[in-house]
Amino acid sequence: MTVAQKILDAEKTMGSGKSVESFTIGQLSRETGCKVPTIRYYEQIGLLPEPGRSAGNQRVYGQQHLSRLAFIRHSRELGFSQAEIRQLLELSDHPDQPCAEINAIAQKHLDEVNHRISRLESLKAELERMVHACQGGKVEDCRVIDTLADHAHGNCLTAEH
Amino acid sequence: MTVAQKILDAEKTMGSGKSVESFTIGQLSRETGCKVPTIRYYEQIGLLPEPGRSAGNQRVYGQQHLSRLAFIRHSRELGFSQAEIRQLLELSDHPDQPCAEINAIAQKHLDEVNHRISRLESLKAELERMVHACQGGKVEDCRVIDTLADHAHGNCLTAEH
DNA sequence: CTAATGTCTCTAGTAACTATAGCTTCAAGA
DNA sequence: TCTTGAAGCTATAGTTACTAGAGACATTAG
Repeated sequence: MTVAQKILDAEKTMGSGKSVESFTIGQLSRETGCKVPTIRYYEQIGLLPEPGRSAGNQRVYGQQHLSRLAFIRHSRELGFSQAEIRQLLELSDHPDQPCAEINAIAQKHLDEVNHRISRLESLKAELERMVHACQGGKVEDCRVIDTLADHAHGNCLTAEH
Repeated sequence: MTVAQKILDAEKTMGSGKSVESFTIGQLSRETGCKVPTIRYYEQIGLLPEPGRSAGNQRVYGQQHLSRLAFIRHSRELGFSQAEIRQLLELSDHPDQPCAEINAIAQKHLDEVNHRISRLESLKAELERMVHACQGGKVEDCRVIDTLADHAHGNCLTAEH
C-alpha cells in the first residue's frame, strides 16, 4: 500500500465496498477540464480544501475534491463569481439552515442571466445584420463600425474621416 | 475665448456652422457612462487618442472623442475584447480596404455570442428550476447545490456530509 | 537505471479595470 | 477679490480570475 493510499484511506472510505479512488493533480485536471495551475490557485484562495500529500510531497486528491472542483468549474462556466461560489459552498457546508439565502443568490443570478441573454440577443441581431450587410464591399460601405457607434449615441465614427 | 476653446477650434471645426463642442473628462464621463479613470486608462493603452490640454493641463475633448469613446463602450458592453476593438478601430481608420476582415471579426463574434446564448439559456432553465424547487426548505433539501455539482460530472456535493 | 514526464514552489504577467494619495486647477458665491 | 469645494492631475497599487515561466524534486515506463 502506497503512502498516498494510506493517506486517502485515513481521509475517507466511501459508501461502496470498493477501494478508494485517489487522483494526482494531473488526473484531477483531466477529469474536470480545469488546468493544473488553476487547481493550485483554487486551493490557494481557499475554494478547494488542501488535499493530502504523498511521501514525495505531491497532492493526493479524493472523490470529494473531484466533486467540489467539478462544482466550482461548472459554477464558473455558468458565470457565478468566486464570491458567489464561496457563498454557495459555505451554505452547502451547513445544510441545516433554511435555503432562502441560496434561493436569493440563484434568483439574483437568474435576473442577471435574463439581462445578459436579452443583451446578447440584440447583439446577435446586430451582428447578423452586419455580416449580411457587409458582403465583399469596402470598409467605408461597411455598417459594422457605424452600427457600433450609432447604437451608443447616434454618432457615426466614420464621419471623422 | 478660453484656451480650451482655442485648442479645440484649432483641432476641429465640424460641418455645421455652430460653435465647436468641447468636453471636460467629467462631461465625457457623464455623456458616455464611462468612469473618469477608465477614460484615462483607455488613453493610456492607446484606445482613445490623447486629447488637447487646457492652459491648466486638463484634458479637453471634442466630438470625435465622444464618438470614439461611445464606440468603445458599446463594443465592450457587447463583449468585444480590447484587442477586437483595436482591430475594428484600425480598420475603420483605413476605409479603403475590403471589409472581409471586419466581417470575419463579426462572424467569429457571432459564433461566440450564439454559444454564450445557448449556455445562458440552459443556465436560465436550471436556475428557474432551482428557484422553484427550493421553496422555504432547508439546504439539505435544496437542489441548487446538487444541480451545480451534478451537471458537471454526475456527482453530488452534498453527499460529502 | 535512465530518460521523460509530472509535480513542486515561487514569482511575475495578463485583461480590464478600480481605488487611493496627494497635489493642482477651476468655477461660483461672499 | 478671496475663498472654498468640486473636479482634475499623476502615479502607484489593488482587484478578479486566472496563466506562464524558472528551476528543483518525484514518479514512472522502458
